[in-house]
Amino acid sequence: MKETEKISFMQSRLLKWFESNQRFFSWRQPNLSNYQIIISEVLLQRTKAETVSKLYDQFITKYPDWDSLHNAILFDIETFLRPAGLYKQKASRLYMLAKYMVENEGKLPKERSELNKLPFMGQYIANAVELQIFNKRMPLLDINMARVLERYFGPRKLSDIRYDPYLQDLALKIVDHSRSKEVSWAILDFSASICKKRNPLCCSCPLSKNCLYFKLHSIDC
DNA sequence: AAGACGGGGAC
DNA sequence: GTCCCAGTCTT
Repeated sequence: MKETEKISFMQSRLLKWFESNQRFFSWRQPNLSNYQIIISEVLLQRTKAETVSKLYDQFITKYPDWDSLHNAILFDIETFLRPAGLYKQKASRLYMLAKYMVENEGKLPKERSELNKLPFMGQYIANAVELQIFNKRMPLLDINMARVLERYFGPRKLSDIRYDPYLQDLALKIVDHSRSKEVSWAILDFSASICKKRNPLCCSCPLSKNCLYFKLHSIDC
């Protein structure tokens, strides 16, 4: 089977699966502010989406925009974020981002090279900004999307996702679709409930027919 | 390339 | 008790 066929099979099956299995989060609603989108992505780092969902709405109510965050006391932000884990880092990152955004009158640079210069703007969040704010077909490539792609297509060569050209290329191809955002969300939701790190549910998987991991492990359903 | 950051939920 | 989670920066 050609790679392009394998890719379109994955896209269509995942989008179909997503229709009836998607998770609903506040940060996926339409018409969010840039602030709301970026806050969600920082809070989600290395943290389960379900955990973030418990405090995200309250956070946005308490700190509705960059100004309010910039005027807040760092310790208070830390305290609020404590249940989410990595709270000192997240509080500090949000505070620094707020400082940058206030100083730049709330404007985000459109050039990727300039975007990368923002404090704590790593590859993942920069992709998320381009996808959700600038409507570009960029992947939400985290360890979960990486795992799904690697099981289906085969493992990467380098340990660091960001520097593996094979994985980067695959991720770009899989989200090169008119419903790019939904493809990324579908993969994330799919990775959380079916293609889990531990005990993946291969016998309930709509991709197993073409999945390399499924073949290699001779899974019998 | 490896370490640090981290509480909470799943198993 | 152990593993894992919409990463990123520092050493």
